Amino acid sequence: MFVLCMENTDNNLESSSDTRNRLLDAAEKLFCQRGFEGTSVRDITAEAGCNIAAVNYYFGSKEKLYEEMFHRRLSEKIQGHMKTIERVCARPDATLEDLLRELVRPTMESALRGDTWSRVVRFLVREALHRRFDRDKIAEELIGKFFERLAAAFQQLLPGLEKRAAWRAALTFESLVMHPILFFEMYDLVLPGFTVEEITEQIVRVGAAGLRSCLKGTAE
Amino acid sequence: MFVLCMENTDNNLESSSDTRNRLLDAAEKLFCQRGFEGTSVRDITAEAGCNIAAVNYYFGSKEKLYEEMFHRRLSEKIQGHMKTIERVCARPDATLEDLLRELVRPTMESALRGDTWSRVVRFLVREALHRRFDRDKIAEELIGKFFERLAAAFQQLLPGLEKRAAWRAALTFESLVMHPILFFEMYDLVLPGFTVEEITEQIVRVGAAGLRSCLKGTAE
DNA sequence: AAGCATATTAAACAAACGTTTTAATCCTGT
DNA sequence: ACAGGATTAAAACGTTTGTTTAATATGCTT
Repeated sequence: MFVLCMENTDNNLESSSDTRNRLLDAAEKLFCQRGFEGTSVRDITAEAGCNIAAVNYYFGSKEKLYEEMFHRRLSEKIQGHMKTIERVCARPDATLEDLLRELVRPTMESALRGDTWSRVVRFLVREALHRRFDRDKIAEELIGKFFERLAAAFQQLLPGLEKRAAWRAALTFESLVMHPILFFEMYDLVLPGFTVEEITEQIVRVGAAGLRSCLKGTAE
Repeated sequence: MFVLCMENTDNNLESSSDTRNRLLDAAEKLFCQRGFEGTSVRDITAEAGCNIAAVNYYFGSKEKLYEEMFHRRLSEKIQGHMKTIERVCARPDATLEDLLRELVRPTMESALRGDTWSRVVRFLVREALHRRFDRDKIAEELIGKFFERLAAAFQQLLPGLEKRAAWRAALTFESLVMHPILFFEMYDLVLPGFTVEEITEQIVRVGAAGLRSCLKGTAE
Protein backbone atom coordinates (compact mmCIF):
# COMPACT_ATOMS: atom_id res chain seq x y z
CA MET A 1 0.00 0.00 0.00
CA PHE A 2 0.86 3.61 -0.46
CA VAL A 3 3.22 2.88 -3.30
CA LEU A 4 1.55 5.44 -5.49
CA CYS A 5 1.62 8.16 -2.93
CA MET A 6 5.28 8.92 -3.13
CA GLU A 7 6.97 10.70 -5.99
CA ASN A 8 4.67 9.66 -8.75
CA THR A 9 5.86 11.47 -11.84
CA ASP A 10 5.24 10.58 -15.46
CA ASN A 11 7.90 7.88 -15.56
CA ASN A 12 5.41 5.26 -14.56
CA LEU A 13 2.47 5.43 -16.94
CA GLU A 14 0.69 2.49 -15.37
CA SER A 15 0.40 4.22 -12.04
CA SER A 16 -2.01 6.83 -13.33
CA SER A 17 -5.13 4.99 -12.27
CA ASP A 18 -8.63 6.15 -13.09
CA THR A 19 -9.55 7.28 -9.60
CA ARG A 20 -6.27 9.12 -9.26
CA ASN A 21 -6.96 11.20 -12.34
CA ARG A 22 -10.58 11.68 -11.43
CA LEU A 23 -9.42 13.04 -8.09
CA LEU A 24 -7.07 15.49 -9.80
CA ASP A 25 -9.85 16.68 -12.11
CA ALA A 26 -12.37 17.00 -9.31
CA ALA A 27 -9.86 18.85 -7.16
CA GLU A 28 -9.12 21.26 -9.97
CA LYS A 29 -12.79 21.96 -10.59
CA LEU A 30 -13.70 22.50 -6.95
CA PHE A 31 -10.53 24.30 -5.89
CA CYS A 32 -11.10 26.80 -8.71
CA GLN A 33 -14.68 27.35 -7.65
CA ARG A 34 -14.30 27.53 -3.87
CA GLY A 35 -10.57 27.79 -3.12
CA PHE A 36 -8.40 25.40 -1.17
CA GLU A 37 -9.82 25.91 2.28
CA GLY A 38 -13.34 26.23 0.92
CA THR A 39 -13.23 22.75 -0.55
CA SER A 40 -13.43 19.70 1.69
CA VAL A 41 -11.95 16.30 0.96
CA ARG A 42 -15.48 14.96 1.07
CA ASP A 43 -16.53 17.38 -1.68
CA ILE A 44 -13.65 16.22 -3.86
CA THR A 45 -14.24 12.53 -3.39
CA ALA A 46 -17.97 12.98 -3.96
CA GLU A 47 -17.26 14.81 -7.23
CA ALA A 48 -14.78 12.09 -8.25
CA GLY A 49 -17.21 9.39 -7.22
CA CYS A 50 -14.96 7.53 -4.85
CA ASN A 51 -14.32 7.00 -1.17
CA ILE A 52 -13.02 9.64 1.22
CA ALA A 53 -9.90 7.64 2.00
CA ALA A 54 -8.83 7.74 -1.65
CA VAL A 55 -7.25 11.19 -1.31
CA ASN A 56 -4.93 10.07 1.46
CA TYR A 57 -4.36 6.74 -0.25
CA TYR A 58 -3.15 8.24 -3.52
CA PHE A 59 -1.67 11.57 -2.46
CA GLY A 60 -0.96 11.28 1.24
CA SER A 61 -2.85 14.44 2.11
CA LYS A 62 -5.14 17.13 0.78
CA GLU A 63 -2.13 19.45 0.59
CA LYS A 64 -0.14 17.07 -1.65
CA LEU A 65 -3.12 16.67 -3.97
CA TYR A 66 -3.29 20.43 -4.26
CA GLU A 67 0.41 20.74 -5.02
CA GLU A 68 0.32 18.14 -7.78
CA MET A 69 -2.71 19.74 -9.42
CA PHE A 70 -1.17 23.21 -9.08
CA HIS A 71 2.16 22.33 -10.66
CA ARG A 72 0.53 20.33 -13.45
CA ARG A 73 -1.53 23.31 -14.56
CA LEU A 74 1.19 25.88 -14.06
CA SER A 75 3.70 24.01 -16.21
CA GLU A 76 1.04 23.36 -18.87
CA LYS A 77 0.20 27.04 -19.00
CA ILE A 78 3.80 28.21 -19.16
CA GLN A 79 4.90 25.61 -21.71
CA GLY A 80 2.07 26.75 -23.99
CA HIS A 81 3.30 30.33 -23.83
CA MET A 82 6.89 29.22 -24.42
CA LYS A 83 5.91 27.43 -27.62
CA THR A 84 4.05 30.51 -28.85
CA ILE A 85 7.15 32.63 -28.29
CA GLU A 86 9.34 30.11 -30.16
CA ARG A 87 6.90 29.95 -33.04
CA VAL A 88 6.61 33.72 -33.52
CA CYS A 89 10.28 34.46 -32.97
CA ALA A 90 11.24 31.88 -35.59
CA ARG A 91 9.57 33.98 -38.28
CA PRO A 92 12.16 36.34 -39.80
CA ASP A 93 9.63 39.15 -40.36
CA ALA A 94 8.08 38.92 -36.90
CA THR A 95 7.15 42.22 -35.26
CA LEU A 96 6.58 43.07 -31.62
CA GLU A 97 2.90 43.45 -32.33
CA ASP A 98 2.79 39.92 -33.77
CA LEU A 99 4.20 38.39 -30.61
CA LEU A 100 1.95 40.36 -28.29
CA ARG A 101 -1.13 39.56 -30.31
CA GLU A 102 -0.42 35.85 -30.42
CA LEU A 103 0.17 35.75 -26.70
CA VAL A 104 -2.81 37.91 -25.80
CA ARG A 105 -5.61 36.77 -28.05
CA PRO A 106 -5.91 33.12 -26.96
CA THR A 107 -5.73 34.20 -23.35
CA MET A 108 -8.49 36.77 -23.78
CA GLU A 109 -10.65 34.31 -25.69
CA SER A 110 -10.24 31.93 -22.80
CA ALA A 111 -11.09 34.62 -20.27
CA LEU A 112 -14.22 35.80 -22.06
CA ARG A 113 -15.38 32.25 -22.59
CA GLY A 114 -14.88 31.77 -18.87
CA ASP A 115 -13.59 28.26 -19.48
CA THR A 116 -11.54 26.10 -17.17
CA TRP A 117 -8.33 27.62 -18.43
CA SER A 118 -8.95 31.13 -17.17
CA ARG A 119 -10.58 29.96 -13.97
CA VAL A 120 -7.47 27.95 -13.25
CA VAL A 121 -5.33 31.05 -13.78
CA ARG A 122 -7.47 32.97 -11.34
CA PHE A 123 -7.14 30.17 -8.86
CA LEU A 124 -3.38 29.98 -9.37
CA VAL A 125 -3.10 33.70 -8.70
CA ARG A 126 -5.40 33.58 -5.72
CA GLU A 127 -3.42 30.79 -4.15
CA ALA A 128 -0.09 32.33 -5.14
CA LEU A 129 -1.15 35.45 -3.25
CA HIS A 130 -2.09 33.36 -0.28
CA ARG A 131 0.66 30.80 0.00
CA ARG A 132 3.89 32.68 -0.48
CA PHE A 133 5.84 32.27 -3.69
CA ASP A 134 9.27 32.01 -2.16
CA ARG A 135 8.49 28.67 -0.55
CA ASP A 136 7.54 26.99 -3.82
CA LYS A 137 10.79 26.27 -5.64
CA ILE A 138 9.10 24.49 -8.55
CA ALA A 139 6.80 27.41 -9.33
CA GLU A 140 9.67 29.82 -8.88
CA GLU A 141 11.81 28.04 -11.47
CA LEU A 142 8.97 27.69 -13.98
CA ILE A 143 8.16 31.38 -13.80
CA GLY A 144 11.80 32.36 -13.93
CA LYS A 145 12.39 30.41 -17.13
CA PHE A 146 9.32 31.92 -18.75
CA PHE A 147 10.33 35.50 -18.05
CA GLU A 148 13.84 34.78 -19.23
CA ARG A 149 12.49 33.59 -22.56
CA LEU A 150 10.04 36.47 -22.89
CA ALA A 151 12.73 39.04 -22.13
CA ALA A 152 14.99 37.48 -24.76
CA ALA A 153 12.17 37.64 -27.29
CA PHE A 154 11.69 41.34 -26.55
CA GLN A 155 15.40 41.94 -27.04
CA GLN A 156 15.19 40.20 -30.42
CA LEU A 157 12.17 42.21 -31.57
CA LEU A 158 13.35 45.51 -30.11
CA PRO A 159 17.05 45.74 -31.10
CA GLY A 160 19.05 47.82 -28.66
CA LEU A 161 16.88 46.99 -25.65
CA GLU A 162 19.02 46.58 -22.59
CA LYS A 163 18.83 43.37 -20.59
CA ARG A 164 17.29 44.79 -17.43
CA ALA A 165 14.90 46.91 -19.50
CA ALA A 166 13.82 43.71 -21.23
CA TRP A 167 13.02 42.07 -17.91
CA ARG A 168 11.05 45.12 -16.89
CA ALA A 169 9.23 45.00 -20.19
CA ALA A 170 8.34 41.36 -19.65
CA LEU A 171 6.87 42.09 -16.25
CA THR A 172 5.02 45.10 -17.57
CA PHE A 173 3.53 43.12 -20.42
CA GLU A 174 2.33 40.48 -18.02
CA SER A 175 0.61 43.22 -16.04
CA LEU A 176 -1.52 44.03 -19.04
CA VAL A 177 -2.49 40.42 -19.71
CA MET A 178 -3.13 39.38 -16.15
CA HIS A 179 -5.49 42.19 -15.26
CA PRO A 180 -8.42 41.37 -17.54
CA ILE A 181 -8.19 37.72 -16.54
CA LEU A 182 -8.38 38.52 -12.86
CA PHE A 183 -10.98 41.27 -13.04
CA PHE A 184 -13.17 40.10 -15.84
CA GLU A 185 -16.34 41.12 -14.02
CA MET A 186 -15.06 44.66 -13.62
CA TYR A 187 -14.33 44.93 -17.32
CA ASP A 188 -17.84 43.89 -18.07
CA LEU A 189 -19.06 46.52 -15.63
CA VAL A 190 -16.91 49.38 -16.95
CA LEU A 191 -16.87 48.43 -20.63
CA PRO A 192 -20.27 46.84 -21.23
CA GLY A 193 -20.31 44.48 -24.15
CA PHE A 194 -16.56 44.45 -24.63
CA THR A 195 -15.19 41.90 -27.09
CA VAL A 196 -12.05 39.84 -27.48
CA GLU A 197 -11.05 42.11 -30.35
CA GLU A 198 -11.40 45.30 -28.36
CA ILE A 199 -9.43 44.15 -25.36
CA THR A 200 -6.79 42.36 -27.41
CA GLU A 201 -6.13 45.39 -29.59
CA GLN A 202 -6.02 47.63 -26.53
CA ILE A 203 -3.36 45.48 -24.91
CA VAL A 204 -1.36 45.10 -28.12
CA ARG A 205 -1.51 48.82 -28.84
CA VAL A 206 -0.63 49.96 -25.34
CA GLY A 207 1.88 47.17 -24.88
CA ALA A 208 3.71 47.90 -28.11
CA ALA A 209 3.83 51.65 -27.50
CA GLY A 210 4.82 51.16 -23.89
CA LEU A 211 7.52 48.62 -24.61
CA ARG A 212 9.01 50.75 -27.36
CA SER A 213 9.19 53.62 -24.91
CA CYS A 214 11.54 51.44 -22.85
CA LEU A 215 14.06 51.74 -25.66
CA LYS A 216 14.53 55.47 -25.30
CA GLY A 217 14.27 55.91 -21.56
CA THR A 218 17.24 54.46 -19.72
CA ALA A 219 16.99 52.99 -16.26
CA GLU A 220 18.25 55.53 -13.83
CA MET B 1 -27.91 43.48 24.19
CA PHE B 2 -26.96 43.33 20.58
CA VAL B 3 -27.79 46.97 20.05
CA LEU B 4 -24.41 47.60 18.47
CA CYS B 5 -24.62 44.71 16.11
CA MET B 6 -27.09 46.19 13.72
CA GLU B 7 -26.31 48.94 11.26
CA ASN B 8 -23.59 50.65 13.18
CA THR B 9 -22.28 53.40 10.93
CA ASP B 10 -20.37 56.49 11.93
CA ASN B 11 -23.45 58.41 13.05
CA ASN B 12 -23.08 57.08 16.55
CA LEU B 13 -19.61 57.94 17.76
CA GLU B 14 -20.19 56.50 21.21
CA SER B 15 -20.80 53.06 19.83
CA SER B 16 -17.23 52.61 18.63
CA SER B 17 -16.03 50.85 21.73
CA ASP B 18 -12.45 49.83 22.28
CA THR B 19 -12.97 46.11 21.82
CA ARG B 20 -14.97 46.72 18.71
CA ASN B 21 -12.12 48.62 17.09
CA ARG B 22 -9.54 46.18 18.37
CA LEU B 23 -11.52 43.41 16.74
CA LEU B 24 -11.57 45.27 13.43
CA ASP B 25 -7.82 45.84 13.59
CA ALA B 26 -7.08 42.26 14.60
CA ALA B 27 -9.36 40.96 11.86
CA GLU B 28 -7.61 43.13 9.30
CA LYS B 29 -4.18 41.96 10.36
CA LEU B 30 -5.01 38.27 10.44
CA PHE B 31 -7.29 38.19 7.38
CA CYS B 32 -4.49 39.80 5.39
CA GLN B 33 -2.01 37.23 6.59
CA ARG B 34 -4.04 34.04 6.37
CA GLY B 35 -7.21 34.85 4.43
CA PHE B 36 -10.81 34.66 5.56
CA GLU B 37 -11.18 30.93 5.89
CA GLY B 38 -7.63 30.57 7.19
CA THR B 39 -8.39 32.80 10.16
CA SER B 40 -10.52 31.54 13.03
CA VAL B 41 -12.65 33.62 15.32
CA ARG B 42 -10.47 32.39 18.16
CA ASP B 43 -7.37 33.77 16.43
CA ILE B 44 -9.01 37.17 16.05
CA THR B 45 -10.24 37.43 19.61
CA ALA B 46 -6.86 36.27 20.91
CA GLU B 47 -5.12 38.96 18.87
CA ALA B 48 -7.61 41.55 20.06
CA GLY B 49 -7.27 40.32 23.63
CA CYS B 50 -10.91 39.64 24.29
CA ASN B 51 -13.40 36.84 24.57
CA ILE B 52 -14.58 34.63 21.73
CA ALA B 53 -18.14 35.74 22.10
CA ALA B 54 -17.20 39.36 21.38
CA VAL B 55 -17.26 38.83 17.60
CA ASN B 56 -20.83 37.65 17.62
CA TYR B 57 -21.75 40.23 20.20
CA TYR B 58 -20.52 43.21 18.20
CA PHE B 59 -20.91 42.06 14.62
CA GLY B 60 -23.35 39.20 14.67
CA SER B 61 -21.05 36.86 12.80
CA LYS B 62 -17.56 36.40 11.42
CA GLU B 63 -18.91 37.22 7.95
CA LYS B 64 -20.30 40.60 9.05
CA LEU B 65 -17.02 41.50 10.73
CA TYR B 66 -15.26 40.72 7.47
CA GLU B 67 -17.64 42.87 5.43
CA GLU B 68 -17.27 45.90 7.67
CA MET B 69 -13.48 45.67 7.62
CA PHE B 70 -13.47 45.13 3.85
CA HIS B 71 -15.63 48.12 3.00
CA ARG B 72 -13.84 50.39 5.44
CA ARG B 73 -10.48 49.76 3.78
CA LEU B 74 -11.78 49.79 0.22
CA SER B 75 -13.43 53.17 0.60
CA GLU B 76 -10.36 54.59 2.36
CA LYS B 77 -8.15 53.43 -0.46
CA ILE B 78 -10.38 54.76 -3.20
CA GLN B 79 -11.04 58.10 -1.53
CA GLY B 80 -7.30 58.63 -1.23
CA HIS B 81 -6.87 58.11 -4.95
CA MET B 82 -9.80 60.38 -5.70
CA LYS B 83 -8.23 63.23 -3.76
CA THR B 84 -4.95 62.75 -5.60
CA ILE B 85 -6.75 63.01 -8.92
CA GLU B 86 -8.56 66.18 -7.82
CA ARG B 87 -5.36 67.75 -6.59
CA VAL B 88 -3.37 67.08 -9.75
CA CYS B 89 -6.15 67.94 -12.15
CA ALA B 90 -6.69 71.28 -10.44
CA ARG B 91 -3.25 72.41 -11.54
CA PRO B 92 -3.54 74.21 -14.89
CA ASP B 93 -0.15 72.94 -16.13
CA ALA B 94 -0.73 69.34 -15.11
CA THR B 95 0.55 66.68 -17.51
CA LEU B 96 -0.42 63.05 -17.89
CA GLU B 97 2.93 62.05 -16.44
CA ASP B 98 2.24 64.17 -13.35
CA LEU B 99 -0.98 62.37 -12.61
CA LEU B 100 0.43 58.93 -13.20
CA ARG B 101 3.46 59.61 -11.06
CA GLU B 102 1.44 60.93 -8.16
CA LEU B 103 -0.84 57.94 -8.25
CA VAL B 104 1.89 55.38 -8.67
CA ARG B 105 4.70 56.49 -6.39
CA PRO B 106 2.91 56.32 -3.02
CA THR B 107 1.47 52.97 -3.97
CA MET B 108 4.86 51.56 -4.88
CA GLU B 109 6.42 52.96 -1.75
CA SER B 110 3.75 51.19 0.22
CA ALA B 111 4.29 47.95 -1.67
CA LEU B 112 8.06 47.94 -1.24
CA ARG B 113 7.76 48.82 2.40
CA GLY B 114 5.40 45.89 2.68
CA ASP B 115 3.23 47.82 5.09
CA THR B 116 -0.35 47.19 6.06
CA TRP B 117 -1.62 49.23 3.16
CA SER B 118 -0.30 47.00 0.41
CA ARG B 119 -1.07 43.82 2.29
CA VAL B 120 -4.65 44.98 2.57
CA VAL B 121 -4.78 45.54 -1.18
CA ARG B 122 -3.52 42.03 -1.77
CA PHE B 123 -6.13 40.71 0.59
CA LEU B 124 -8.87 42.75 -1.07
CA VAL B 125 -7.88 41.33 -4.44
CA ARG B 126 -7.60 37.82 -3.15
CA GLU B 127 -11.03 37.98 -1.61
CA ALA B 128 -12.50 39.80 -4.60
CA LEU B 129 -11.31 36.92 -6.75
CA HIS B 130 -12.85 34.46 -4.38
CA ARG B 131 -16.18 35.97 -3.45
CA ARG B 132 -17.60 37.25 -6.68
CA PHE B 133 -17.78 40.97 -7.36
CA ASP B 134 -21.27 41.16 -8.71
CA ARG B 135 -22.80 40.24 -5.35
CA ASP B 136 -21.19 43.14 -3.50
CA LYS B 137 -23.10 46.28 -4.47
CA ILE B 138 -21.12 48.58 -2.19
CA ALA B 139 -17.76 47.57 -3.66
CA GLU B 140 -19.24 47.75 -7.14
CA GLU B 141 -20.35 51.36 -6.69
CA LEU B 142 -17.08 52.48 -5.09
CA ILE B 143 -15.04 51.04 -7.92
CA GLY B 144 -17.39 52.39 -10.55
CA LYS B 145 -17.11 55.96 -9.19
CA PHE B 146 -13.33 55.72 -9.09
CA PHE B 147 -12.99 54.62 -12.69
CA GLU B 148 -15.42 57.28 -13.80
CA ARG B 149 -13.25 59.95 -12.18
CA LEU B 150 -10.02 58.49 -13.53
CA ALA B 151 -11.41 58.28 -17.05
CA ALA B 152 -12.54 61.91 -16.85
CA ALA B 153 -9.06 62.94 -15.72
CA PHE B 154 -7.54 61.16 -18.69
CA GLN B 155 -9.92 62.97 -21.02
CA GLN B 156 -8.83 66.25 -19.48
CA LEU B 157 -5.13 65.53 -19.82
CA LEU B 158 -5.40 63.90 -23.24
CA PRO B 159 -7.69 66.21 -25.25
CA GLY B 160 -9.53 64.39 -27.97
CA LEU B 161 -9.65 61.08 -26.12
CA GLU B 162 -12.97 59.38 -26.72
CA LYS B 163 -15.08 58.37 -23.77
CA ARG B 164 -14.85 54.62 -24.18
CA ALA B 165 -11.14 54.90 -24.94
CA ALA B 166 -10.77 56.77 -21.67
CA TRP B 167 -12.44 53.95 -19.75
CA ARG B 168 -10.15 51.46 -21.45
CA ALA B 169 -7.18 53.66 -20.55
CA ALA B 170 -8.26 53.73 -16.91
CA LEU B 171 -8.48 49.95 -16.77
CA THR B 172 -5.16 49.58 -18.54
CA PHE B 173 -3.46 51.96 -16.15
CA GLU B 174 -4.77 50.03 -13.21
CA SER B 175 -3.26 46.90 -14.73
CA LEU B 176 0.17 48.45 -14.48
CA VAL B 177 -0.24 49.54 -10.89
CA MET B 178 -1.90 46.42 -9.57
CA HIS B 179 0.66 43.96 -10.87
CA PRO B 180 3.68 44.96 -8.77
CA ILE B 181 1.52 45.08 -5.68
CA LEU B 182 0.21 41.59 -6.21
CA PHE B 183 3.43 39.97 -7.36
CA PHE B 184 5.99 41.84 -5.34
CA GLU B 185 8.00 38.67 -4.66
CA MET B 186 8.26 37.95 -8.38
CA TYR B 187 9.60 41.43 -9.06
CA ASP B 188 12.26 40.90 -6.46
CA LEU B 189 13.11 37.61 -8.13
CA VAL B 190 13.25 38.91 -11.69
CA LEU B 191 14.59 42.41 -10.97
CA PRO B 192 16.86 41.90 -7.95
CA GLY B 193 17.33 45.04 -5.93
CA PHE B 194 14.66 47.03 -7.71
CA THR B 195 13.74 50.40 -6.23
CA VAL B 196 10.65 52.55 -5.95
CA GLU B 197 12.19 54.90 -8.51
CA GLU B 198 12.81 52.21 -11.07
CA ILE B 199 9.38 50.67 -10.92
CA THR B 200 7.60 54.03 -10.70
CA GLU B 201 9.38 55.45 -13.72
CA GLN B 202 8.75 52.24 -15.65
CA ILE B 203 5.02 52.45 -15.00
CA VAL B 204 4.85 56.18 -15.72
CA ARG B 205 6.85 55.83 -18.94
CA VAL B 206 4.95 52.82 -20.26
CA GLY B 207 1.64 54.17 -19.02
CA ALA B 208 2.07 57.56 -20.63
CA ALA B 209 3.25 56.13 -23.96
CA GLY B 210 0.54 53.50 -23.90
CA LEU B 211 -2.24 55.89 -23.01
CA ARG B 212 -1.20 58.39 -25.66
CA SER B 213 -1.34 55.58 -28.21
CA CYS B 214 -5.04 55.30 -27.37
CA LEU B 215 -5.51 58.74 -28.92
CA LYS B 216 -4.50 57.68 -32.40
CA GLY B 217 -5.87 54.17 -32.57
CA THR B 218 -9.67 54.12 -32.67
CA ALA B 219 -11.69 51.31 -31.21
CA GLU B 220 -12.59 48.92 -33.97
C1' DA C 1 -7.81 -22.28 -7.56
C1' DA C 2 -4.83 -20.30 -4.26
C1' DG C 3 -2.00 -16.43 -2.96
C1' DC C 4 -1.01 -11.73 -2.77
C1' DA C 5 -0.49 -7.06 -3.63
C1' DT C 6 -3.57 -3.44 -4.93
C1' DA C 7 -7.77 -0.92 -4.47
C1' DT C 8 -11.99 0.39 -2.31
C1' DT C 9 -15.17 0.72 1.40
C1' DA C 10 -17.60 2.05 5.82
C1' DA C 11 -16.80 3.61 10.20
C1' DA C 12 -14.60 6.07 13.60
C1' DC C 13 -10.97 9.37 15.16
C1' DA C 14 -9.54 13.62 17.49
C1' DA C 15 -9.28 18.36 16.55
C1' DA C 16 -11.04 22.75 15.13
C1' DC C 17 -14.71 25.38 13.60
C1' DG C 18 -18.57 29.29 14.29
C1' DT C 19 -22.05 30.11 17.35
C1' DT C 20 -24.88 30.13 21.61
C1' DT C 21 -25.92 30.07 26.34
C1' DT C 22 -25.67 31.49 30.96
C1' DA C 23 -23.63 33.82 34.48
C1' DA C 24 -20.62 37.31 36.24
C1' DT C 25 -18.82 41.97 35.95
C1' DC C 26 -18.61 46.73 34.70
C1' DC C 27 -20.42 51.31 34.25
C1' DT C 28 -23.74 54.96 34.36
C1' DG C 29 -27.94 57.63 35.79
C1' DT C 30 -30.76 58.44 39.64
C1' DA D 1 -26.07 53.08 47.25
C1' DC D 2 -28.62 50.92 44.05
C1' DA D 3 -31.02 49.45 39.85
C1' DG D 4 -30.42 48.11 35.06
C1' DG D 5 -28.61 47.97 30.79
C1' DA D 6 -24.03 47.20 28.44
C1' DT D 7 -20.15 44.44 28.33
C1' DT D 8 -17.13 40.50 29.26
C1' DA D 9 -16.30 35.72 30.60
C1' DA D 10 -16.21 30.56 30.66
C1' DA D 11 -18.20 26.66 29.03
C1' DA D 12 -20.60 23.91 26.08
C1' DC D 13 -23.26 23.50 21.70
C1' DG D 14 -23.61 20.76 17.34
C1' DT D 15 -20.99 20.53 12.89
C1' DT D 16 -17.50 19.88 9.98
C1' DT D 17 -12.81 19.23 9.18
C1' DG D 18 -8.60 16.00 7.55
C1' DT D 19 -6.98 11.71 8.60
C1' DT D 20 -6.76 6.82 10.02
C1' DT D 21 -8.18 2.15 10.83
C1' DA D 22 -9.64 -2.23 9.80
C1' DA D 23 -12.21 -4.99 6.90
C1' DT D 24 -13.62 -6.22 2.30
C1' DA D 25 -13.33 -6.49 -2.73
C1' DT D 26 -10.72 -6.75 -6.94
C1' DG D 27 -7.40 -8.37 -10.30
C1' DC D 28 -3.26 -10.53 -11.65
C1' DT D 29 0.44 -14.22 -11.14
C1' DT D 30 1.71 -18.66 -10.12
